[in-house]
Amino acid sequence: MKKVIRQLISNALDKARKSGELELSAVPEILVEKPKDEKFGDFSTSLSMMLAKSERKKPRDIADILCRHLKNGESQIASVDIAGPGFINLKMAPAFFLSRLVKVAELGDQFGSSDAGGGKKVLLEFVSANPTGPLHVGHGRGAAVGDMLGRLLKLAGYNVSTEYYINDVGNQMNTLGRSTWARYREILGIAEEFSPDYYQGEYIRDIAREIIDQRGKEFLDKSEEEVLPFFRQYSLDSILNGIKDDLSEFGVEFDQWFNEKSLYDDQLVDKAVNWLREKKHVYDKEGAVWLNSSAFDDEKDRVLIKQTGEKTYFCSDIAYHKNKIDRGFEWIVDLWGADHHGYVPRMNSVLQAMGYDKDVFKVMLVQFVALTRGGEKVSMSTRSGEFETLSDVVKEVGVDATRFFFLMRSSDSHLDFDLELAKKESPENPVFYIQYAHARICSIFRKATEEGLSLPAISHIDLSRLKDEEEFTLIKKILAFTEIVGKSAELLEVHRIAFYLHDLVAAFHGYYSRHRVVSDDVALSLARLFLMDCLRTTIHNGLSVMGVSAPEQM
RNA sequence: GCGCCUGUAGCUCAGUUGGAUAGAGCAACGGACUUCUAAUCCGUAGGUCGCAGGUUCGAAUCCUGCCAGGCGCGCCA
Repeated sequence: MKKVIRQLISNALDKARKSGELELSAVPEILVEKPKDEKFGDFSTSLSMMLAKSERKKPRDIADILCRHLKNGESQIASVDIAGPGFINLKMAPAFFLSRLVKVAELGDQFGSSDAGGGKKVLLEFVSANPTGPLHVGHGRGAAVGDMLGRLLKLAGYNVSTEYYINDVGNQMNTLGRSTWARYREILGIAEEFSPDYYQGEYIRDIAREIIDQRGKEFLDKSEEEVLPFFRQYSLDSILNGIKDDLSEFGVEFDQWFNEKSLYDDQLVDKAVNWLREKKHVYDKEGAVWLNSSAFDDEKDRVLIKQTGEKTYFCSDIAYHKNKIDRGFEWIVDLWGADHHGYVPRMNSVLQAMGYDKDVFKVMLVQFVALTRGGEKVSMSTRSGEFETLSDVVKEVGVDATRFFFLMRSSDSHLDFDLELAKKESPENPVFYIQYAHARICSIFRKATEEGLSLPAISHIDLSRLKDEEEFTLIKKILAFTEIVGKSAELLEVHRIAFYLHDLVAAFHGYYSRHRVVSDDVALSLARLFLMDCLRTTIHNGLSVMGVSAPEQM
């Protein structure tokens, strides 16, 4: 919508240039904004202030000239005012908004989409929780935010691919296998001390029981070396399948699952290290191999290959991110839990060492979730195994409320998640407020059908019957959706959509209580039904990008 | 000690990247159902934007220093 306004202003500039009133040797970017207060108009621009210097004219004089050309022969503009030092405030004609509203209905499910992203190839990596235990609520927030970001970026015209990185290499896999092996023996009657280094959760026992069900006691007499590969692999598969099930249940699907192991199988880790060595960013010291990350963002250099010859997690991460670039992605976005923020500078350093532009790589941190139940903190500790799993929360609260709660706050703000509140089907719970609006509109359409009214082709609807100020408030809010989506995608800020929807829906509820849509006046009813249809589409698409359902009845 | 995030109404949070009188929801109080869903609406009250300086026509927003909370500072993953 702002694009159209920019075009109008640009036309006015052309006219002013042709008439010789303005020189316009260099025209700055035309910034169009929405005034905070509606009484200033629908759009405003500070262009005349920006031009004042190069034109050597007073801002107000420039504004005068532009005003004249804006008004001249332009029926879409209702009025143009100059305010303050030289702000140009535009008020648009009703027809301007109505003609755009028609497009909302035409676009349907696609309303909100744009080419803001210009088809940029984005790799969005999120969750990537270690496959050593089930997902907890913290992962859940990352999953919800990442999944929504994926949808948002797609809608805003980015070519996005989502990926889960599986850390299936290293000591933790051995520890996992040993944990299951120990539980296996324990269940079969061999009492030994269960090491505090092992994974303590009850799910390890579940896996051990599965193995007993399927294979019986066949491993019991063998040595740990013999059985470990099996226990390691079985536990990994079992946990990973659980994670996949949990995510699927939560409405989160990935385009790719990427195994860390494949980096080693394909020699990519060695290649990446050698490549950086050739670039003089890798050196040997004290029997280890180091990256000179301190030459970039990092506070010190980091070890890639330990004295023991083992590679660090960081080392394969380098290969992984090089691989992302080699796959042709132009923007690499990682979503990490806030507890990993100390890792950001060294990863930034890696991409700089590789010689890539700073803004191809972006780490987005998702802050912690504090789970409460009726005001009381629910403890979370992976060690003790007493953590609240994502699956438990989803079972208790439902997918819609869980996702909405994860998505309604800025990601870099700590989240208080009250299970009791999320469960409530009452107005205190914001997700119901929005879903209810959708159901309410559907109910209006059911009523209309009862009265024998259904929406005809747009040519049979007289939209000029929409005259009420509240109706135009609604229309303007609907039309803002596409820009909100684009902005949220660009800034990677998912919470804007939840706030937008709440605001949109509040306007609807107010309208609903003061106006009847279906009345004896058939022409007016049809015009209002059309507006309601566009509103329903907007709410539906907004909830859809959040991965939250839009019920037709509640 | 160093680094990152946060600090805005009693509570939970927005605040369009420096703009016009700082906004929502919940909680509190008072109203509104003979009507398309009252899971709603309308109104009242609630503020030293953590504190102190600075930058300028203008600061919740930018800079500096403190204070408080969270998280992190491995040849772990």
